[in-house]
Amino acid sequence: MSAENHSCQHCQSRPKSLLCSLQQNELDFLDENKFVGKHKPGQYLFYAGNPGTGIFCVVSGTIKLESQDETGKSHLVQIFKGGSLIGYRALFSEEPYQSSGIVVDEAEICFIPKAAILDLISKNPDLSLKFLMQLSNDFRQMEMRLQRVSSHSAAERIAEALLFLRENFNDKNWTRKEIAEWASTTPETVIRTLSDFEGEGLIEQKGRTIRILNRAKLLEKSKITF
Amino acid sequence: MSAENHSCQHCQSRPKSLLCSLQQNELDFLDENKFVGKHKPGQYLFYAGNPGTGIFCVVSGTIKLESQDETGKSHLVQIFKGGSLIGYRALFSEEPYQSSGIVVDEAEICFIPKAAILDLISKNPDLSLKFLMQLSNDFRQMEMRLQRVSSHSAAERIAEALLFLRENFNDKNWTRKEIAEWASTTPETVIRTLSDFEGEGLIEQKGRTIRILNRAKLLEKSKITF
DNA sequence: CAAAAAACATGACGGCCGTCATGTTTTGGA
DNA sequence: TCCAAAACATGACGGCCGTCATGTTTTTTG
Repeated sequence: MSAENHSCQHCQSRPKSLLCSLQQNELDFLDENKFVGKHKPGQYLFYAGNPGTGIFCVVSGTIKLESQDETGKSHLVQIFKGGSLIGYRALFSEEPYQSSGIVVDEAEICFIPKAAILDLISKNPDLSLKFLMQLSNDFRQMEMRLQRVSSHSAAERIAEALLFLRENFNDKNWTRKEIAEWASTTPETVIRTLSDFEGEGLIEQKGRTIRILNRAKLLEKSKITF
Repeated sequence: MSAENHSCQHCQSRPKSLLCSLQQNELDFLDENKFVGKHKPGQYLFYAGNPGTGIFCVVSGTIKLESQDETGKSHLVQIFKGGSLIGYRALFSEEPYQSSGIVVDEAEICFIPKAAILDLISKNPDLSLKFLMQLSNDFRQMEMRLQRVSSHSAAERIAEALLFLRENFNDKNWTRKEIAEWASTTPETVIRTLSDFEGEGLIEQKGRTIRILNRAKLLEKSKITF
């Protein structure tokens, strides 16, 4: 632990981050103000309903943004990995968190207090443009998901979920429940559909692990157009 | 027409706009760079797939943002009225428009070219913060819609659509098809559900016009929690 | 390592709601 | 004003998929 270097400059995820192009003095400023922490699966970074007090900068690991409807059913809103920033929306909108941030795979995360990040932005207009770009892309993702859930079948959405989760989070064994929460369906439907896919030779299931055998066919089935 | 004053300073919708707090010299700059236009219902402001060349500032009227899935089915993404800005996402993300902007009710709209608005933002950091807030709120709206469509019944979503469309666009007679596109369902289901609502005394239909008789009950039925 | 908990799996049932078809009413433009 | 087009309306049908129930397997934890 003591041998690890926690400076932003040497952060393994900096090249993938919005903060990749900061100057040396800005990185130093972050180093002085951030809080580094390791987090275990299941741990909550923040809870829906609480006010935002800063942003989380993911160094490594996987985090999910989960919200619950009034019946208690969970929905997977977004998933983050190394290089992602989390919690900037609550910061900018001055509204409480809409969803909870939950650690999925052991994660190392830096917390940057609200004042520090706002200070940084105020002195670096380029940074706010990057956040604007990020938010615009976030919105587009949600727009596409909304369209999918209202016009694609459960099987199509599950095919898409398999590809998305595998593509972006290769190492993680997602549960049927998590796949369902991403695809806006139920664990039972996921299980049945995975059996179908296996019967068609698209995937292979071994316990919890899903191996994709025919990516092209699965992509076709997902009705995703790039 | 010639008697109308098109200066931003006297714009009827400026108090409701993101641009409300601009300085006089900034307003003058907009006046010099903007293009004012009147638009009839059905007219396209821009088409999905085209690159963004600026933003649209709604003075009056109603605009809808509509996208189509691969089967040709339309989805209502957002609706705008006086004071709204349209098209900033394509500007910030450098991606083509994801949806088309279509005039619903006769509208007066100013077009601000990309270079002008970016110039304004670069000289006014406060403005980018306002866009960040706007985008954060946009995202939250989509997040809530996604959750609704995956856990609420068609009737619940239609009740919500009635309230939303009436609340925000009081003067407009929305068609059953538009209500369906907002509620992520079909015109037939909307028609049947409206009959049910009428039977329950929640609304009254007279031709195309829908009068809300029992707002409280409708709100309860929509399962919306404020 | 054993017990408990979580995840996986399968079957049965049924209702919501999308689709198609057909007819009526309303709207809007020449 | 009249006609075509769009919107509204209603019925029948059926399949998707959510729900519940029950049992097995895997994973976690003390």
